[in-house]
Amino acid sequence: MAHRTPKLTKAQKELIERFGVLCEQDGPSRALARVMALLMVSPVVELPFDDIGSLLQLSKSATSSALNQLMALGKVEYVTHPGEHRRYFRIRLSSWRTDVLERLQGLGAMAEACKEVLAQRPGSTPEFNRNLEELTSFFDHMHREIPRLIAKWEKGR
Amino acid sequence: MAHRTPKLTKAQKELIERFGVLCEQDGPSRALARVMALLMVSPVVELPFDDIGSLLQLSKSATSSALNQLMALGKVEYVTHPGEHRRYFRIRLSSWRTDVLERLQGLGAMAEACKEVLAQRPGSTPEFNRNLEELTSFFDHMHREIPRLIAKWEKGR
DNA sequence: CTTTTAGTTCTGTACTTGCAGAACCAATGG
DNA sequence: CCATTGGTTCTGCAAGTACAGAACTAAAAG
Repeated sequence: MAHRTPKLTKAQKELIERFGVLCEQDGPSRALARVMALLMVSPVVELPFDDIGSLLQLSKSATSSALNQLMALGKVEYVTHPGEHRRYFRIRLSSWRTDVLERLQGLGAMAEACKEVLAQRPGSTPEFNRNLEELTSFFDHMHREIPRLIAKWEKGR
Repeated sequence: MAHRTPKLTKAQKELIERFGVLCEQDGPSRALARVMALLMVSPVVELPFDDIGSLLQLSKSATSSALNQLMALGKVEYVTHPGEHRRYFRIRLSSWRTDVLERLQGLGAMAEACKEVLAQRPGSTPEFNRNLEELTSFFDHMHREIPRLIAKWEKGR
């Protein structure tokens, strides 16, 4: 099963860049984001180290650390093929779902912190306290309801 | 109406630091996050420039740029008092809600981008395409349903 | 007009990050 | 055994940020 480096069209390259920028918005740096984008767009879904580096014009060190960081984040995994030494990297689409979930876990932490702040606030600022209570209840509500939303989606398929 | 710089207890100072770290998680830098935290925790809800700087031990330049950035982000606003020159800064709790909303607007963008990727994928990777469709539908679902969730919360109060 | 108040802006520095390039290393092939 | 493949790790530099400190400014007070 010989591997051939995929050729990317102009449109695909451009899509990779745009998707990369989008990913970059929520955290990972340029190189990481572009690696993810490549693994989304490439017609071949499993790419070896060299192809990733050369298609994105990254040095070996950049490629290596990008892939390792992405694996540490659970964004990317690799597979091997019988009789072949090297690894083939591919994106873990499933991680997006758990990511969103974790992100919303953060809302819970925010709610807790707000409660703590509320607990020690003086009564001398009733309007502020009311607003803060409202906000806290908002965080709480979202944090409680979103798992249901996900469950609903899972049932719908 | 003379202003007195509020005294903060040890517990409050510590709470400010912890809340600051929490805020820091989702974007703004140390100084910004601590200013927000201070404006949450301080028993006096409106603080002038100097108090913010001195309570947090920030230089004037750091205080100035922090406040300006926070105002640009809509996180903080100021009010003035009749016969007083200086501004009193306070946190805009309401911005949190719109923030969460915007964040989830991002899910919509992600869904769109995924659709674009899907549209140009070859049929030769059916499993990947299926997973990507599933993910896209997840983003779409969340993006559609979350406004309802908010509406539901608003009705419940 | 001079001084004070309430900030802003500018300059410089220390720290952090993102990568390239080269050296390095471990496993396989000849 | 030596060479090649498939990476990793180590410098090192370029760029970006986060501030402190000092100089500056506009408005009000004296």
